[in-house]
Amino acid sequence: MLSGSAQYALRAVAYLAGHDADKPVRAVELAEAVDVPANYMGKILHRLVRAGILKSVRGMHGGFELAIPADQLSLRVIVSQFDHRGEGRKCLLGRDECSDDDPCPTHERWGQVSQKIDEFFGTTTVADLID
Amino acid sequence: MLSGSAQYALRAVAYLAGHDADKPVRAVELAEAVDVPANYMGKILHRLVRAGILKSVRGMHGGFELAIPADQLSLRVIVSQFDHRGEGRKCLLGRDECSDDDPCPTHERWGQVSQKIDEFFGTTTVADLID
DNA sequence: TGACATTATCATGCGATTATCAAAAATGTA
DNA sequence: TACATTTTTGATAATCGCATGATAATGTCA
Repeated sequence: MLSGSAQYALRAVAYLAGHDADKPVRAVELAEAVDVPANYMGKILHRLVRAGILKSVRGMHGGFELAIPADQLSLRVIVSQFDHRGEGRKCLLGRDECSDDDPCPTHERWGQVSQKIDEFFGTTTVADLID
Repeated sequence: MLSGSAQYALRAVAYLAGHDADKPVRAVELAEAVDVPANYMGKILHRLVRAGILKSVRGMHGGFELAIPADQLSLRVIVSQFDHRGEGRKCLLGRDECSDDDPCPTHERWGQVSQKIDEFFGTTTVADLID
C-alpha cells in the first residue's frame, strides 16, 4: 500500500510525536527506533524538513522535531512527500479518458473504496499513531 | 494503487471479455486497444496464460481468449499475478510486530479500510468491467 | 578560536519494474 | 513441403526506488 520510504517516514514522525517537544531527536536514534539504515533515515528526515513538516537543529544536541502539532498533521501530508497516489490519477484501470462524466464500468464502485482511503489518510493524524 | 502491468492486464482482460468467445484476439489488437507497446503486451498476456487465466492459440487466426468465464474471474486473481499487495503484509506502517493481538494504534482503523479494498478486488469480476 | 557533533549534500551501486528488439517454435494453409 | 502468421522466449536497455558511503556545511561548547 505504502512505499517503504513513506512507512519509514510515518514511523519516524510517530516516534518524534511521542517525545518531549524542544528536545530534538538525532537521526541515528530515529534510525534505530524505526529500524532503517541511518544514512537513509537522514535523507527521509531531510525531505520532511524541506516540506516544512519537521524542523532540524544542527550541531551538538541537535536533531529533528515536529514543526506542526501532531494532532494537526495528517498522514496524507507525510505520505504525499514520497508516494503520489491519487494525485491526478483516479481511474483504477489507468484510463486517461475516465472521469466522472465518462466513467468506466467500475468507476463508482471503486470510487467508494477510493474515498474511504482518502478519508483515512486525510483525517488520521500523527497523534493517532502514538501508543 | 495498481502497477502499470496490473492495469494493462485488467484492461486487456476486460477487452477480451467484451468479445465473442472462441474467437481469439491477437496480441497486437489487444495492445492497440489497451494502448501498450505490443511486445510488452505479449509478455503480460503470456503471464496470464501461465496463470491459467487465458488460453492462447498459436499460428494463423490465433490469439488469446479467456480460460475462465468473466463472471467467475475476480480482479484479485488477475492483479495478484503482478502486484503483491496484502500478501502477508498487513500493517500500514510496515511494523513486523504488528498483529491483531499486538496492534499498532491505527491497526483497527486501517483494517476497516483495508478490508474494503480486499472486498472490492475479491468480489468485483471481469464481467463488471464490461461497458 | 578550535574541537567536535550533527545535519546537508553529492556520487554511486543494486535490484525490480518497465520496455525494446529480435530470434525461435508452433500452427494453419496453399 | 513451403510459407505466412502468431505466440513464446531470451537478451538487453531505460528508469526508478532503495540503500550506502564519503564529504561539506553548520551549529555548540570548552
